[in-house]
Order: sequence, then C-alpha cells, then structure tokens
Amino acid sequence: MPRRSDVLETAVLGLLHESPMHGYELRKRLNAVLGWGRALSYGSLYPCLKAMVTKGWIVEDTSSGSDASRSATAPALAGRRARIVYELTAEGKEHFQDLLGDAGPSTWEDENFDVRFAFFARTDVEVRLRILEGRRSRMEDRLEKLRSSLQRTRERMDGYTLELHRHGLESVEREVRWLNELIDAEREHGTAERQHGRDREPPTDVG
Amino acid sequence: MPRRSDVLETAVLGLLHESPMHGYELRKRLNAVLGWGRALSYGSLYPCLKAMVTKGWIVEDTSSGSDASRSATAPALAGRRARIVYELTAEGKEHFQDLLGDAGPSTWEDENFDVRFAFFARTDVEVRLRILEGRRSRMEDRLEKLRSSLQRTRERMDGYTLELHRHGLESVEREVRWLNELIDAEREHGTAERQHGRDREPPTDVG
DNA sequence: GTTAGCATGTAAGGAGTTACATGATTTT
DNA sequence: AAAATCATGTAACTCCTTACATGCTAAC
Repeated sequence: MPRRSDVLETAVLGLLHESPMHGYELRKRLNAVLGWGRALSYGSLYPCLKAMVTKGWIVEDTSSGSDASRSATAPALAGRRARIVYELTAEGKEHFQDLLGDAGPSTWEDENFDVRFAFFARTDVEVRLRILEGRRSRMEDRLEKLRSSLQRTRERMDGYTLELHRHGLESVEREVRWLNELIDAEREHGTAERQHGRDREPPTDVG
Repeated sequence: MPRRSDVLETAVLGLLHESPMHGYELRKRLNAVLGWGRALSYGSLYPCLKAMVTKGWIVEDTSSGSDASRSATAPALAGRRARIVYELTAEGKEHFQDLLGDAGPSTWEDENFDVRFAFFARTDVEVRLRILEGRRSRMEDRLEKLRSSLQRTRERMDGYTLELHRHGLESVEREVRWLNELIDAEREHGTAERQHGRDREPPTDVG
C-alpha cells in the first residue's frame, strides 16, 4: 500500500533543496509556499524531521555559528539559541527525484497536487503534463457528479443549499479552466524547450 | 474549550430534522448535501450516531416494517435487513436550535462554514448576516496575507509557485465577491420579510 | 452464480493539532 | 519590565480513514 501523505516530507525535501534550514525557518517557508489554511504546527514538523533523519534523507548540523547556516538566509545571527540546521543528503536528493518522477493517481488528489505543482520547476515536462491531465480528469469527474446531483435534487433543496452547490460547482469549473490553460501552455512551448530553469515562465497570459 | 468539530453532529441533526433516516441513507444524504471531497466513512458515522443516542439527541427505532421509516424516503422496502432508523428527540431539536443560534468565530472557519450555510434556511436572518460577515472578514484577512506574501517573495519564486499563489489568491477573491453578493441579498429583502420558507430564493441574479 | 448494492458495525492506526515545557533575545 | 519573536521539543488527544467482519437482496 502506498503511503498517501508524503506531503510534508516532499515539501521539506524540496525546500531544503534550495538551501539548508532549521526547523523554525522551515515552518515559515512551508506555510508560505504551500498556503495552507492553518499554519503547520511544530508538533507535526519536528517529529517529521527526526523521522527523516532516521531515514537518512537529511542530516542535522549543530554548529551554531558556522558559515553554512548563515550564508543562506540569516544575516548576522551569531549569538542565538543553538539551532539545528538540516541539510539534504545524497539519498535525500535521490528520494526527492523519485518523488518528482511519480505521476500516479495519488499525485492528482487534493492533498498532493499542490505540493507537486509547487515543485514543477524541477519536474520533467512529461510528468508535469501527466499530473495536470490526471488532475483535470479528476476534477471533471467531480464536475459530473456535482452536476447530476444538482439536477436530481434541485426540487427538494432550499435556496441556500442550492446556492452552496452552485458555488461549489463553479469552483470546480474554474479549476478545470485553469488546468486547461496550464496544459495548453505546457504543450505549446513545452516540447521545444526542455529547460528546468527559473526564468521559465508559465502562462502569464492566463486569466 | 469549545469543541471545534460538531460538523458531523450538526449535519446529522439537520438532516434528521427533515425526516427520520437510517445510517446508510444518512451517509448518502450527508455526502450529497455537504459535497465533501471524500465520502464520509461508516467508521465515522456509526460511532457518531451511537454517541448522539447516548447524549439523548436521537433515538433508535428498530421496527423494520413500520410506517415511520417507509413514509419518508423508502417506498416498499419491507423485507430488507433490520435497519435502525434514527429519529430526533425534543432535546435533539433543542440542541440543533442552539447550534444554529451560534454565530461565533468558529462558525466562519473552513470546516464549519459550509454546514452552517447549508442550514441557513432554518437560521435567523441576524445570525445569517453575522456569519456571512465573519466569514468575509476571515477571507479578507487571508487575502491580505496572500497579497503581501506574493509581493514580498515575487522575486525569489519560480513561475509555477507564482502561478499557484496567483490562482489561490483569485479563489479567495472570488469567495469574497460571492459573500458580498450574499450579504447584499440578505440586507435587501432580509429585513422586510422574516420567512424561513423553502421558496425563499437567495441571489438568483448572482454571478 | 456472481457481482453490485444494501446495511451495520469494530479495531487499528495515520496524520495532525493543542497544550505544555523551556529558555534566549529583541523590541516596545 | 513586559511582550513579541526566536527556537526546540513532548504527551495527550481528536478526528478520521482503512481494513476487516458479517450477511442479506437485487440484478445481470
């Protein structure tokens, strides 16, 4: 059975790919990049980090004043509390690449899609396309269910319930349009260039 | 400490208000009315129902062929398996009214808002307005955070992360517009009429 | 006859939050 | 001097899903 929530681990590996970080900072970046409703709690993050150390994907660096931690993000933070800076190992990088290579059904589920999308810049074009298309057909399924449910129960529902459903339906429709635009953009200048670079600019003409 | 997820209990009470039902049917209606991503599992529902019996909000009616269960939704289901039909008690109705009277901070959170909205037809206008306005300011807070986060980190983000944030931002903007329209509609013919009826029709001119 | 749907449950476990515990440093 | 922010952790608990266990009826 495939584990269905490597979300946190994936995100941590992805962020540490940018630069080594300590837990507190990691949490902030995590909350920023994946705009979760609630902020991630330490009670989730720290145990997760420990587990990842055990698995050999990251290592702890407990040298408070070292250059490694300072260079990245923190300017002149010499005398603070002993911070534990986490760094990717070779196995960690390898594992992350494996995760990015997966384009299976779990990747287009609600919980996973956002993380995967957030690291699309480091994902192969083919994988990107398969995930986007998978996500789209997932959303289209949902669309059909919602539409038929609205059709069937329209009579028995009061105005508010109806309005709630209508709004939900429109949200999914909007998501499908968004995915269509992304897929088109991938297909257009997706095959010509094969760069993973940071000046890669997906649909600015979207919306 | 206020319990933060009476969602299921609220929904069950609300649906049983329409008519008595057994667990299996309740699950289907629950999934239909509150369009959750995943379907509610029996592992959640049945223990919840037992707990509600213990609390005295509902009672089990184990008379397989009775009129009570048949009249509501199931035509000619005489010889099926012994079904347990759940029915509201007086205390259950009272508790539901208490729940509907609450317009506190928890009601405009993501997890609770949809259930509350689904039963707006049985909720007072003042409470409806307070919930909608609370929800809106909640969404506006989120909007501001997202906007400033986008502003701050625009440079450091790659195209995909940017696109993800842009899309998330637009979703929240859309939700705010929706809430504005609902609030306007409530205010317009909300003070004049005080009916809770089923031909009450909130914004058909919405969107 | 076998698959799909009806119908009710329990046990184990996953994934996360809240609340607690601790303490330094910076800002007001 | 107090409050906020930095920084790391643990224990208990909640809520929910998955997987299992059981058995009946309708349709194909």
